[in-house]
This record gives sequence, C-alpha cells and structure tokens, in this order.
Amino acid sequence: MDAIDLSLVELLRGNARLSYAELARQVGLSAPAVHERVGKLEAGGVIRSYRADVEPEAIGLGVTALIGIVQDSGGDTDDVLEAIRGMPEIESCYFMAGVESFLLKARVGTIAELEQLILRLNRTAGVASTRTAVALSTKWENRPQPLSPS
Amino acid sequence: MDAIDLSLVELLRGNARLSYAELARQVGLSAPAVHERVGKLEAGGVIRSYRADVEPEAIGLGVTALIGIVQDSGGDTDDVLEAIRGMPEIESCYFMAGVESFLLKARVGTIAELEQLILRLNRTAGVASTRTAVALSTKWENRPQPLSPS
DNA sequence: CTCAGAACGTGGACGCGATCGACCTGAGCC
DNA sequence: GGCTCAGGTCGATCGCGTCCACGTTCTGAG
Repeated sequence: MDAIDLSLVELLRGNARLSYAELARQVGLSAPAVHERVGKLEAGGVIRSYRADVEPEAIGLGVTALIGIVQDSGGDTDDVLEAIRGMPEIESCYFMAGVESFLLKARVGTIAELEQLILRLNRTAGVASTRTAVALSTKWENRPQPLSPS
Repeated sequence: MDAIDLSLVELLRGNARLSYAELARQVGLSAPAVHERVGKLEAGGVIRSYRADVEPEAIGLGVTALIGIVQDSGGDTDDVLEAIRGMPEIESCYFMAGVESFLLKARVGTIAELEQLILRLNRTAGVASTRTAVALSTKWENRPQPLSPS
C-alpha cells in the first residue's frame, strides 16, 4: 500500500468507471501495471466493490429513516443481527456503543412501508425497543474524503 | 424509466464496472442501445456517480461516529449546513425531523481526531449542542436492495 | 388512411483499451 | 559475482466503446 496504490484508490473512489488506461496515465505507470495493482487491491479486500450511486427517489425509495435498536437484556446479539440482515430495506447497520446496540439506516418507498418495517423489528426476538427518526432530506451521502497517506 | 432501465440500474448498483457489452447481454439489447440508455440515466440524474467501495480501515479511517446536531433557536439552517459541508470528515448528512436537525456520519482515523471534529462542530455558529455515538463496528453499509418496478 | 417525424433499436466499422506473455531491472542474499 | 523475486515495460492480440447509417414502430396532423 504505497502512494501509487493510494492514488488509485482515491481515483476509483471518485469514479469507479475509469479505464485502466486512464488510471495509468494519472499515476504514471503502464496499463498492465495498474491492472495488476488494482487486482491486488481487490483481492486484498481494500476495494470491496464498485457501486453506481443512484438517486433513491428515482427507484421508488423516497423515505429514509434511521432506527436505533435496544436489545433485550437476555437477547443474543448475533440472532438480532441475522434477523436484521434478512430485511433488505436495511441498507446500513452499525453496532454501537450505548444503550442502543444497533443503528440502522433504512430506505423504503412509503411511510406505510416504514411502519411495517418498524413493526417487524419490534416483533423480532431479542429486540426490546426501537427508536425511529425520519430523514426529511438527504443532503449528501457517502461523500469520499481526501486521503492522507498511512 | 421502463423495466430495462431498471435492470440496468440494478446491475450497475451491484457492479459499477460492468462493460456495456456485458450489460447488453444481460438485458438483451445491443451495446450501443445500452450505451444510450445509461447515458440518459446519468444525464437525467438517476445515476449520480460510480464509486469504489473501499475498506475504511485500509485507508486510515478506522473510527466511525454518528453525530446529532441540535440547532440554536435563532440559528440559520443553511449556514450550519454550509459549515458542515466544509468538513470533509462528514461523509453523510441527513436533515431530520425531531430535536436534532441534522444527523451526520463521520469517519476519522483516531478518537483524537473525532474529539477535534466534535469541538469544531460545537464551536460552529448556529449549533447549540451535539450528541455523538461511536460505532464499534460497521456490519454493512450501503447494501443495494432489490428493486420493485415503479 | 396516409404521411412525416420522433424515438428507439440494429449492424458495421474503426480505433482504443484490456489483457497476456516475454523480457528487463534493481534489491536482497548467498 | 550470480540467483531469485517483485514489479515494472513493451508488443501483440482480441474484444469493447463509440460513431454512423439505416430500419422499425408509434403517434398525431391533415
């Protein structure tokens, strides 16, 4: 993980569809060399995937909510986690310090669907309570920050 | 926005580096037709960008925190927003219903940097108070959910 | 009904990019 | 020195991206 790898990661965080030839020009190596480096970054787990960032409203996911989960005192964390994992509406899941064990980001089409999701969460074994906050608007999301060498 | 556009969006959400030729095979059109459709999806704002999803620890961003912002009663929301926008550590920003006007997702390298960030936020004009919760681990993030036609 | 035009597709052509193999170079080590 | 290995360049080949000319379908006007 040298400075060139870091540049490649930064370039691909900004635009995942850059060609190897273009990456090569940017970092001053040949295309095969870049191909090899990017392959190693993928194999080593540094680059996990390439995603198109899509306007959620355009695909019928206009409602964003953040949901905190308080666990039952006796509940098993892994069971709760697996139950949550099975709900496709939950786009992100963080395990937190604090009273709320998990913080979830969910996206659904309508408030009615959000209601159903919350009911399902409250019915889940190991979940003592939930706290939901609805996002009125998403100002930005997953903005890549400039990297400092490590 | 027909069923084919939806398939293209779904394919690119799963893997943003698919070639037009491959997309064409998947949806049963020719490569130029796919090229044209994807271009329109980009121009129309449905596809906003293509991003490499990178393991944060690998690039020195091992600390994730979620921060709620309570606004001053007299403060201007836009000013606060612009101040937040200027902080690169804030990867996501949601405008919320509830006491806390904003919910931020921040990533930094160390707890010390998080401390500095929180101090800077509290010092920001228009910010009455902040509430920070540190994520112990990220179970998953930005998982694309299967699309239903709209 | 017929016609014009728009929207959207296909197929061909051509240049560039992806990718493979052969070879080069410098560092580390006996 | 000479071996080995990591990591690069170069050159060749093949497939992809992209432009363009043309065909088809649909729609609305006369």
